[in-house]
Amino acid sequence: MSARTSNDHARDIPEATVARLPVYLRALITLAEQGIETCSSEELATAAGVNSAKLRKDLSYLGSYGTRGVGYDVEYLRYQIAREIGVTQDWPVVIVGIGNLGHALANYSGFRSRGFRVVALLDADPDRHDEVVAGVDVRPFSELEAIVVEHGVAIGVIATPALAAQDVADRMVDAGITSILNFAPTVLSVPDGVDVRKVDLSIELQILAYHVQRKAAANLVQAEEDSA
Amino acid sequence: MSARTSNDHARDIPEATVARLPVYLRALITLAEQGIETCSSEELATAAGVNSAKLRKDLSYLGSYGTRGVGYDVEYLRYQIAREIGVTQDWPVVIVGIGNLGHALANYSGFRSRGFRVVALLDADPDRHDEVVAGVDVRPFSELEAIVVEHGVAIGVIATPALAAQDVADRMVDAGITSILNFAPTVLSVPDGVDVRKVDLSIELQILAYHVQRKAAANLVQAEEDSA
DNA sequence: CTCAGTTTGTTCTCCCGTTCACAAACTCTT
DNA sequence: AAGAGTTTGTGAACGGGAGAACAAACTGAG
Repeated sequence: MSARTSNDHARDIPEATVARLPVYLRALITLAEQGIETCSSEELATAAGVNSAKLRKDLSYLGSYGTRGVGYDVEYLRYQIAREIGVTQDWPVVIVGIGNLGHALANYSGFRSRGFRVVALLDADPDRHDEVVAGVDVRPFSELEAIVVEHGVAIGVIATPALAAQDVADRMVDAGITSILNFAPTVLSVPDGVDVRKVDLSIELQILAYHVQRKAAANLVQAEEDSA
Repeated sequence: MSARTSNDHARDIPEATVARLPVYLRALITLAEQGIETCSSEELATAAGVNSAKLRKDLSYLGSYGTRGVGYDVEYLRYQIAREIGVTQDWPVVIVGIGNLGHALANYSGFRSRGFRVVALLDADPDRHDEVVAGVDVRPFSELEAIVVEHGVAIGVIATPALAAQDVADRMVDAGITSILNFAPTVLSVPDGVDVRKVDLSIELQILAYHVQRKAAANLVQAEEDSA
């Protein structure tokens, strides 16, 4: 196993870099669609909305895929990033909670096009069972374990009300899911080794509200100073 | 104006802290609903899913609202954080793009309960106009300026397809909106002074996928070492 | 009043991430 | 072939946030 560090790249890509790789990937796909075959770090950085130095440093964690004096081959870099993230393969996903948000997620085309396949929609409400959303049957939540095992699901999405979310998460973990994307407005507690990412709409709005208020206060002070 | 720094708190709350304040606020609301009147930093930190030292440091940016040897008064701290974020007042919001996601957002109760009021739903598609979603009429996108001015809207939500998002953002900025929550999978460019927060579902999934892949690779290596 | 026990607010240190700046490496022209 | 012009990859400096640890400040018992 001593050969691993020399053969493989060092496997400690910083979290901040991991979070940006999908952005670079999307930018590269857009460039490729425009027929662009080569780009500099400056161009790609602009397309991704980041600093070019940061982009180069991020890419350097993956390896040395550019050519000095030339730039990056769009297709090649696109493949390398996709491979690094793992989106060259197919990821089965279950969504629990088929309310408004669950519907929106099930119908979201961005999942399928990035290699994520919704294999099941689960809901505790019997009235929703056998409804078909985005071509997938809604099944009882009790079938979670069976579906996870059958399809080898590693990623679960929680789109339930806040009160149900922790129970759902517990069941997911028991079933063998190791990564959870949580849209419910609650803090989940999970064992070590399970990743949780949360998307919280009202928190995002509150952060914006804080900044609006700040800007308003700053303007007020400015006006007072002007009149003084 | 020299009295301002002594009277006011220092107005440079770190961004990381601002992002956590809404989480603390939610935890406090939950505690209050349970009839709990006082809590220690340790208890609140657990409820919010953070380290207690970090919580105390975060709160110290707002002022000194606790009592040593006792803890925090839940109601009082709740109010202070709400005031600091600005959610004691009412924030009018416009949502542009009434697809699946737009519907889900319009119906999301977490907005209204946090002081965010959806004053308009806008869509470019004439077929959707005069549809009523969550009690609000869907109006033509062209009415954006008028609505922003009429209601004093400072926050806009973009839930359109990626291709339309930049145009929508430009129009929002022209109309006077200074904060944008973007759900479209694209990088927005806006002038200085305009805040953009993005929520990108497929990026979140890709980040999870990376970690799943990493864990799988680590397990593989472990198995090899065990068999050696 | 005093002392033991508790909990906050803050200082200090460490670490991660960002950015600058430049050497290394490539292309292209002459 | 050599030199001018580009662009990458990375070493080093810098800034901000996380966490440990402790002094300050409160409560309550005796």
